[in-house]
Formats: sequence, structure tokens, C-alpha cells
Amino acid sequence: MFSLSEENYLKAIFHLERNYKGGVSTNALAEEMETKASSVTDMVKKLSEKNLVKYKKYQGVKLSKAGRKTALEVIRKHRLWEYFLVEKLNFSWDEVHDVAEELEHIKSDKLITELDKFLEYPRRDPHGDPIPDAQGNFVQTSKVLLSACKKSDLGKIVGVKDSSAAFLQYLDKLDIGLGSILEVRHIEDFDQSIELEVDSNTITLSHKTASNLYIQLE
Amino acid sequence: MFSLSEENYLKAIFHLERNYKGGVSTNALAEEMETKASSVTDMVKKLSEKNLVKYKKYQGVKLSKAGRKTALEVIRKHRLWEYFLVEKLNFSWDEVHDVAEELEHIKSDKLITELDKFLEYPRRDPHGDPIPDAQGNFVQTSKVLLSACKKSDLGKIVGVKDSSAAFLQYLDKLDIGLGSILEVRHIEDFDQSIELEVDSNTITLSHKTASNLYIQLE
DNA sequence: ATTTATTTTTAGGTAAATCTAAAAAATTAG
DNA sequence: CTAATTTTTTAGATTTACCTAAAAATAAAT
Repeated sequence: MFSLSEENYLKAIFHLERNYKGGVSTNALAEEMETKASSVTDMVKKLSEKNLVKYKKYQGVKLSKAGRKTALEVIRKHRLWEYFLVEKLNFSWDEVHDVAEELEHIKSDKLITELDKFLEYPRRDPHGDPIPDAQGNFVQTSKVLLSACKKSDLGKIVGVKDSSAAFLQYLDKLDIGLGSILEVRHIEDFDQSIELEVDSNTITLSHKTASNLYIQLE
Repeated sequence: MFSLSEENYLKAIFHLERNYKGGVSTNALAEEMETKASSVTDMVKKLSEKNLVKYKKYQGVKLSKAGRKTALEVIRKHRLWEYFLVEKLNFSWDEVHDVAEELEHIKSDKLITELDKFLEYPRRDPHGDPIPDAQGNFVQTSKVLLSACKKSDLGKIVGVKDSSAAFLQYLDKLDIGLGSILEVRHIEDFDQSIELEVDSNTITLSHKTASNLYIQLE
């Protein structure tokens, strides 16, 4: 099987591929992995030899079929564990990430199959992200960033882009979260701040905040 | 905190201290860890510098207070996870060990506190071993090896010394396990094989098998 | 009490994953 | 289209946890 480090690289490449269509750059991967570009080059070479990624010098890196499969397995495990922590062990959504980072590397097919069954096959993790099934399939519902919405748009919060504890706790303080129904009341020209009606309250979010909230439009 | 390897050494020393009262020998630890004596010496030096063990060259090794505390924390985690796997995820008692070996190293106080609560504070793991509480306290009920029993002794199986899958599956095949009530009917002089009555059946166990079953006498 | 055998330690080396510093390639700018 | 800048790769070290082989200490046997 694969080392902890290899699995983490595959996961990071998977996430970055969304924004780097032509191949994930060494620097981007270095930033995501909180390491140096030279370390990335080394690891990418290793992954390439194992046929987990497609890599040509100076051309960035892409997951191979096998690499994508492994990445999705790790992501499946991560999200199932997050769901377990929130639903069964009283964790809040801002506490689960670091523990799931460790749990996702436990190697046992039976463990994850049975955990999935025990949790009754959840479709989404506590941050609204879809949980891939055992074959790596997952639904990606259409969602847009709140920052891309226009005045009078109606929608529901279905995900967060930033799932750091700091951001999630801020949302808790604002009393908004997954499932909150909102209407865009006004967008301020000057700073793109956005005024919403949520549960018959009016709140104003900064552009930065709005650009970390995913909305499913009505 | 401590590395995976350090935690495993502490656990191994804890288990071996039962039989090596004057200090665990390098070779015994090497065998338990499935490594070479020279590697053990290296690691023991490191643990000694971190004040997790007391060590003098050629004199074997003992856990310090801090080392014992850490060992018990790891053992607590191992046994709670084993209980979880059997009670919640349909694992059988011969399937849990390897997965628990990985899970026991997950670092999160909240995780283990909440898991313990979720499981309703179990006292024993699936092999009959006591689960230490958060302070490292655990009950050690008086038990003897079946191989040390005499004719006409009455008792109950309360634990296994060897918890390898092979042995546990053999017990399943014999249809005996934790809780089985038995009476010693005969001990064969020639090979120490032991004849038992269990659930109104008569079975004969080899000395080797008998020396891996813990009995609580009536 | 020496010699022999066993155990333990030391010395030197390896593989994985990281690092720094310098060289090479690619990109951007004038 | 060169020149400057940025990105990426190479080269050489470091750390952790191992290893083998040889030396040193302890234990056992004659």
C-alpha cells in the first residue's frame, strides 16, 4: 500500500486539480502540503514511478486513474470519519478536521465498509461535501459561491470552501450554517459586502466571507 | 507527543514487565517488537533521554512513571477501539487486533473520551482484558492459566493469553470462548493434555492450548 | 578460574521524507 | 528578442528508525 505521505500528496493533487486544469504546479502543491518545492519534486517523481500520477518535468502533475482512485478512497474515509465524529461522538463541525486527517489513513477495507453501514450510508460530511461511495462515485450538486450571487437571489447554504475552525466558528457566531435559507438583499459597490436576509434577520457579510460559502440557488 | 514507534516500544515494555520483574532484556524486547537487538538499544536510549524508561547499560529497561502512563493510554485506546469494532462494526474477536494497532495511535483526547462515553464505559475488551480508565486505573481480577488447573477445578474462561487470529479461530471452532463454564475432568500425565466438560460436552485440549486460556476459578 | 557462549552495545550504513542552496528551465517584461 | 524574474529541479545534508557486522560485557560451563 501507500505511505501516509503519499496518500496526503494524492489527496492534495486531487483537490488542486479543480483549479489547475492543465496540471498542478509544483509550487501550488508545495503550498498545499506546507512543504518546499524541492520536496514536492522528489515525491512527485516517486508517485510517478508508481504510476499514481502523470508527470513531466516542468509541466506540473496530474492524477492517473489509479492515483485518482486512491485519492477518492482517502477522501471517502476522511469524510465518513468526520460524519462519525459529529453524529456519534459529539464533535462540532470545526473540531473534526484534524482528527479525520489521522483517521483517514487507517488501512482496513472492512473498517470503512462497516463504518459506512453503521452510519447508514451518509451522503455528505458535516461541511456539506459529498462522501464518495466505495466505487469512488459521488454527486456534485450545482452550487455557486455566495460572492457570485446577485441581488434578489434566493438560496440555501450547502457548503463551505474554507473549513478551518476559525471560519466555522465565525459562522456559528453569525448563527448561519448548512441549510440556512437566505436572500441577497444588497451588494455594496464599494467593497462587495453582501447584505442577506436569513431566518428573518438581516446580516451583512464581507466579500471574503461570501466567497467561502457555497449556495444552492432555488 | 511521541512517535508511533516510541508508543509501540512503551506498550511492549509494559506487557513484558509482567514476566521480567528485574527489567526487560534487550533481546526480549527485540523479539516482541520483531526487530534486532541493536535497534532496541538505540530506541531504549532515546526513550531514556525522554525519561520514559529507566535504563542502565546491560541491565535491562523499566518504564518510568511517565512511560507507564503513556503505555496505559495507548493500551486504553487499543482496547476501546477493539470493543468498538466488535460491538458497533460487526468485527469478530479475531479480526480486531491489527486495526486497533493502528487506531490506538490517533492523537485526540476528546476522541477517546467521547468514544468511551459512546460505548458506555466498557470494562473489558473482546479478549477479556481490562480497559484502563482515563487515569490509567484498571481492575485485574484473579485468574489462572488453565494449564495450571488441577483435576476437578471449576471455572470460567475470562481471557486469552495469545490473541492471534489463528488461536481465536481455533477456539471458535471448539465452540468455547469468554464466559464458557468448565470443569477439569482429567489431566493426562504423558503430555499434560487436559480433558474438560464444557456445556455438557467433553473436549480435550493440548497443553499448549490450555496454557493460553485464563480461567477464573469458582 | 579460565574458557566458551550468549547477550548487549557500538560503529557504520540504508531508506523515506524532509531541508537549504545552487543550477537549470520556463515565463514575463522591456 | 534578449534580459530579468520566477519556477522547478538537482545536489548534498539531516532525522528517524531501522539494518549488519564487529567489539565489549555478562553469564555459563568445564
